[in-house]
Amino acid sequence: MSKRDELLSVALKLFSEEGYESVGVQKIADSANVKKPTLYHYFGSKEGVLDAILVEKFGAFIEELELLTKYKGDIVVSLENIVHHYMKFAKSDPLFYRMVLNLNFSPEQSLSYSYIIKYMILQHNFIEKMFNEAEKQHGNMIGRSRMYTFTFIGMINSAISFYFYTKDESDISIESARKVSRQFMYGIFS
Amino acid sequence: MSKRDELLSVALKLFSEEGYESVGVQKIADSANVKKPTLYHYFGSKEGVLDAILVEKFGAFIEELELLTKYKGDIVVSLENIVHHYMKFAKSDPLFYRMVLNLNFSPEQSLSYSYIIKYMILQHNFIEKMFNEAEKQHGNMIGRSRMYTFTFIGMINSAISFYFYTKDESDISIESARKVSRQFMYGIFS
Amino acid sequence: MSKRDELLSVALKLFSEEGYESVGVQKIADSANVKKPTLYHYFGSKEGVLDAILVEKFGAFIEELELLTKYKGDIVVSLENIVHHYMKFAKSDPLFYRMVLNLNFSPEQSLSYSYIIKYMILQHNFIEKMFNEAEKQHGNMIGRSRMYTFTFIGMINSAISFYFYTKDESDISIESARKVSRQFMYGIFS
Amino acid sequence: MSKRDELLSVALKLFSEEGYESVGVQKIADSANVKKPTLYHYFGSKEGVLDAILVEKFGAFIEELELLTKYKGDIVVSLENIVHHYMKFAKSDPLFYRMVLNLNFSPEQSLSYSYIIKYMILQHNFIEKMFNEAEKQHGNMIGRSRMYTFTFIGMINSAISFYFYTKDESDISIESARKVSRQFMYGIFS
DNA sequence: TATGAATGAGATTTCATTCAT
DNA sequence: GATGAATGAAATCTCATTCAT
Repeated sequence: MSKRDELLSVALKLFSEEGYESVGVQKIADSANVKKPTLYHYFGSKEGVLDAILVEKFGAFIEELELLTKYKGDIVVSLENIVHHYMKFAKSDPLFYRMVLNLNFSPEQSLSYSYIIKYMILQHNFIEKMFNEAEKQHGNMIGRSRMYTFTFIGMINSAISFYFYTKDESDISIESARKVSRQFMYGIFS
Repeated sequence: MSKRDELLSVALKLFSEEGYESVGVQKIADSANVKKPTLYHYFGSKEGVLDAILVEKFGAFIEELELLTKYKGDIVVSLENIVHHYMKFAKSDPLFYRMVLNLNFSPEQSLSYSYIIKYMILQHNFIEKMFNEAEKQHGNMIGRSRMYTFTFIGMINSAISFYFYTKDESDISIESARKVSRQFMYGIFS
Repeated sequence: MSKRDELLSVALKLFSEEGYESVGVQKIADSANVKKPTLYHYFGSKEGVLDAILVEKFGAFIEELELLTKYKGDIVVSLENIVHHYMKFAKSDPLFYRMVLNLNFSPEQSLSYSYIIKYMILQHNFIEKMFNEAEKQHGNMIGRSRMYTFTFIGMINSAISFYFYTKDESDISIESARKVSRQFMYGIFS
Repeated sequence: MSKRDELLSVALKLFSEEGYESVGVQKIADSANVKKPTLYHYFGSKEGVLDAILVEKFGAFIEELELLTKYKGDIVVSLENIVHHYMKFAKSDPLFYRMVLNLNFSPEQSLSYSYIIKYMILQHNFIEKMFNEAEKQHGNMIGRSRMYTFTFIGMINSAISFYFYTKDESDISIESARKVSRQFMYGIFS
């Protein structure tokens, strides 16, 4: 692995396990067996390291999320696919997803939060747009797209947090995804 | 307000808005118009400040939660009351609840997490015990108390996060509490 | 024991075991189960505590040293008595004597040293005066009183240090005192 | 002089003159015209500065002491050489030797003491081993190696302390070394 | 006689960062 | 591409001390 990749890899691990604010660049450099100026050579700053991680890891995920949120007439199927997309992602890169969850709940005025917010907004926008499309066909959804988006993502993250807790893969299976999306739909249609 | 209370008050505000790790004792002392040794006189350490906040704020909430989670035969009513208890608490002290949410999603190896964990465990234990009682009357719940506890609290926190986002009090009304608990029940009985 | 005496007692113990500079007034107060202002009420300052200890402990010792150093014609007997006087003192109050040894070897510009120096000068003066008297009867001692004083006290302290190391009381017996004084005399007459 | 050497040099001077505990890293850095992080870059901690001084200064001295304490049949000659070795060392680096004397008389539970103790043990071991060898040829020495070691070093340090007091180089001449060792021998054979 | 409350000054150590090589 | 050296600023915490009660 190149030194750059090594740095990104250990930084992700440390950020995920100890928190972005708590990890110093010295520790990252030490763990990657390089010196601090090398880290600055590649990333320019500690922020730069986090940015690089987010760009690299979030790219494909969000691209596919965009596709999945194109409304194709069946909201139930769409939701299921989206939940499953998140679950697969969390399973394939749990360190990263844990870090994202952590950043996502950082105080709004914290540095941590400012790094993650644009990616969260992207996700919200795609999903909210989908709910907006669906509104046209489901009268009882009107005017609630934002709330749906918010609680839908909340439910997904609850499920993923539970998987992180149990480490039982059945908690993020297709079956589980179906369950989560159906529970969510009940909140809408009841 | 006494200097001690002033310190706790501004510390809560700062921790909540900027994060425990990001706030220095100097800033807390400055904001409370006292000098650093005064802070150490009262709390012994930065950690001590957080502990004092948690003790003071969580006390009554958790005591009442213990009462509400005594199973009285109707799980639906219990859930509704619990959701409403959380919502009222978040509404009455949003700064504190925001901080708790933040700490709760801190990395498990972080200092922040170690401060909050015992309070979260208390809550989980009370609620899980309640689900265990309910299991005896609801065959389809058997063996899932832990999962229910986890996702139930997850749903509550999603709802509260949404309220923090909208600041619309109808999102944490009794009506809203009923909705959340019913949506959760659907996940169980479907 | 009065609080004042309790303070002096624990302060001596702490100074002796950990060093004057390393012990804080907080620790002294805690160990004596009083609060800091009480310490300041009695002694005015940390220095004041040390001064009080030195006054109380050194008083009788130096008074008797003055008597013992009055030259009475037999330098050998005088030396033996003086050595024994030191040894008894070190045995009866080892904590204090350890502290004195420590202060005695403090850097000359340190605070510690400035507290002890006047007592050491007193001792040196008494002993040097005695050697000066003896010079008149022993031609080969002329002009060396200061050196004798210095190395004599040095030998005594070496012997006492060894006793502190072995904790074997035979190392500070009359017999041992005689040995030390005779070894010293050999250095003069050889 | 490199900044590292400058730091060691001024630190030695300050430790020697004012005491290890009394000197702050700020003062060391200021005196060496560097900033504090530079000090930490080189030595990691205040303790690390002291360690570096001890390693650098004690190395050659103790190596040669090891040679000199190899018993070669004539204890009188050995002792004389050892005394002279110490005296030369104290003369060539009085700042360091003063600091060593000071640390050596620190309270056993103090930090200061813990830094010096291993070097003192090394010296004691070499000298005690020599006395053990000599025992075989001198019946009256049997079982007293440890005491001899202790008082021998005590006498040397008394002589050196006197030299520091007079600053008269004749007090640490070869002649003086012979005198000290003969006085010590008298304590053994009398 | 005793103390709760408060502090100015300073302690050691770490932060992210830069620059010349 | 990589690093040794250096730093301004800030971190948490402790120091001896004072004052009103």
